[in-house]
Amino acid sequence: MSKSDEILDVAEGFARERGYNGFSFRDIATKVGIKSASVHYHFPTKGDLGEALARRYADRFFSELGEPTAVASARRRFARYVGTFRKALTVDKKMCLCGMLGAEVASLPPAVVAETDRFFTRNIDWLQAAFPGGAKRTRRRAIFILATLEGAMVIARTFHDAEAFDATTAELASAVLD
Amino acid sequence: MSKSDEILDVAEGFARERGYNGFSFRDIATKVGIKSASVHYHFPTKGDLGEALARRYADRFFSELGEPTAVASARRRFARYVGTFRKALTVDKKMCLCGMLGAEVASLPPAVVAETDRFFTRNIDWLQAAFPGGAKRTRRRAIFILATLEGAMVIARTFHDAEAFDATTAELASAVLD
DNA sequence: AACAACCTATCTATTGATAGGCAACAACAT
DNA sequence: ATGTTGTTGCCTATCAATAGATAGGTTGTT
Repeated sequence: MSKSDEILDVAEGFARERGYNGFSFRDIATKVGIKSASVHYHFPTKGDLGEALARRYADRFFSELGEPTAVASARRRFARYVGTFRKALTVDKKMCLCGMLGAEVASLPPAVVAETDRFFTRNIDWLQAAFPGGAKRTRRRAIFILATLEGAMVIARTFHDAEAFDATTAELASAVLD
Repeated sequence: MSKSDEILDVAEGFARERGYNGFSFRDIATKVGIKSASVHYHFPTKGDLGEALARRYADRFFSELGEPTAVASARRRFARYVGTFRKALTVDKKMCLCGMLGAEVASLPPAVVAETDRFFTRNIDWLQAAFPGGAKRTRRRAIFILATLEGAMVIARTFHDAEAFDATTAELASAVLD
């Protein structure tokens, strides 16, 4: 794995755990085993790093998610979507990167905000394609699902209890699918 | 208003805008018009400040919310609950303090985590009292509502669009009330 | 006298960022 | 094959700014 990818991996871990303002170039460098100046070589400013972080996270997220039409039933599309978030919470044991960045949005460099915005927009597009219907209602429902999952991660992490996430998605399922 | 309250007001504004790691004692001092050492006089450590911040925020929140049984119908209780969050978003134009802290939970002093946890617990208690029913299902629904509103604030702020919040709560209303 | 509520001055550690050096390697001309 | 040049990827060393925090002084009130 390239040093650049190692840096992104470590930085993503910190960002999803502590937030954009909760880690430094030195934190990353120490964990990767290089010097902070070398991190600046790959990502000149923290904004550049944050931007790359959010873009890579989004690309990986949607790659893992697959096409909304890849599975046939609404029920299974929902399960797949929820599962992608759940894995981020229970396997990585961390926040959704863009959920974290969304909370901090007012203190982020513009490029990072743009990538965060784009992640959410792509989520809404995916959900609209997965659960079609009347345009306006479909969009509302998409935002609803996205918001609920991001919020569920915050609550579950504060309680150190993935059950809070599952409780939320169970309720969400009956709201959206029935 | 006491200097201590002024400090809390300013600090709350910063925390809800930038997160716990996004402001300093000097930021507060400058805006209040005193020196950073004077902020330390009132709140020795940043943890003390954060703890006071979260506790005051929670107390004000529930004072504004009133008792869950103060209004008779489930529909009006829901409207009151949602309205309290909506005001935080549209009047203050900021995140819910504890929603922000919940995202950052892994990088906060223990006392701040405890207060954040307590805010969420009190919310769930309020919601369970407001929308009674079978114990387990009631709790699930309470977590669901709380998570959805916190998430809706994150999305709405990233999009700079309160309509995203309203879209979410409209969907949530029909999920919970119908 | 005692206390509260500020202040000045200062500390050490850390922040994001830059300048310039050095070794490894590839491309290319001789 | 040999030397030259350029690029990549790291390094050391350093910067000014800022972080949270402390010691101790001043002022005003009780």
